[in-house]
Amino acid sequence: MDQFNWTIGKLSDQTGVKIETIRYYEKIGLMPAPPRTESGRRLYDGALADRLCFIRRGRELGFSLDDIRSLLGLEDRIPTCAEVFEITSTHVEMIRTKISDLKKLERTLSTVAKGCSRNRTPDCAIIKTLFS
Amino acid sequence: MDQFNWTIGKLSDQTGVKIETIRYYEKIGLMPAPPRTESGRRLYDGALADRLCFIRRGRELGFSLDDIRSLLGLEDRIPTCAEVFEITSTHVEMIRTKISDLKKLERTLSTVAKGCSRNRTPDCAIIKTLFS
DNA sequence: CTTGATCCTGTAGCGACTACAGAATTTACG
DNA sequence: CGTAAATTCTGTAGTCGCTACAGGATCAAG
Repeated sequence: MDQFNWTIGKLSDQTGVKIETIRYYEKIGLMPAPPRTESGRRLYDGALADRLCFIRRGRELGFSLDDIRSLLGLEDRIPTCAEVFEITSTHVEMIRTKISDLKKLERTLSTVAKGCSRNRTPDCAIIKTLFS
Repeated sequence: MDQFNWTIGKLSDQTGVKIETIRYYEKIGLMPAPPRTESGRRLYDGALADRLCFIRRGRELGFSLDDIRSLLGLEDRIPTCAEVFEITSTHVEMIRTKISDLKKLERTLSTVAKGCSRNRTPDCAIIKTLFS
């Protein structure tokens, strides 16, 4: 079962990662160049599928491809557990900052929108706020 | 005071929008092409400064440049108040969705990170989660 | 044997800028 | 007045993480 007998299409179906994206990951070095058939088609095995899932999960959790590169140990060496924790907590910190920024935005925009009369004139309180 | 006597640098300082960004806004049609000096340097007046501030405020509130284009009435016609409200509330909805997505992420990542021993081995619970 | 599905490479596009290079001009200082 | 530094100009390429082609080759099913 760990033989190279999946085409890129099957790998894509299995993992939910689009074909173009898989090729893109190969191009930027996140996925290794797999063996090919005589005619040049890529062939994948279970280990490569696992790796692709890892990348997908990382992306779902909002890690950048550079983060994932580090987590995979592609930079210089395999990261220690402490280093992994560091990457993760920096990322969580970024997410928290983003959440609080967006909350501020939401509050401001909700307030601004409340002043709007929603009629058919171009005389709009929202526009006025943006201009002042 | 509404004469064209600000250079792009002064406009940039006044509004906090970088010079390159101002030129970019002109290129994509968000800012009109201003008059120039004999030697070809751009000259701005108060109205153009107001417009640039409008764009900056819109960006600060997270509107896309396309949203701002509509709000400015550059598409086909000047939007009614109701249309402005529509753009704004769609935007608020997007922000709320983003916030809830990020909160989910944060919860997941925090949980994942708790399992980490933070030591010097590469045997990491976070990595294991990403692989499973 | 043909048709349609899949695959290949390579390039260009998205959004919203940012960062140069290399030239011209303007301003400030001595 | 001369020169050096600051500012501006155009144009192009890079960022991130893909996505969407074009144009061709190959494979599988009926």
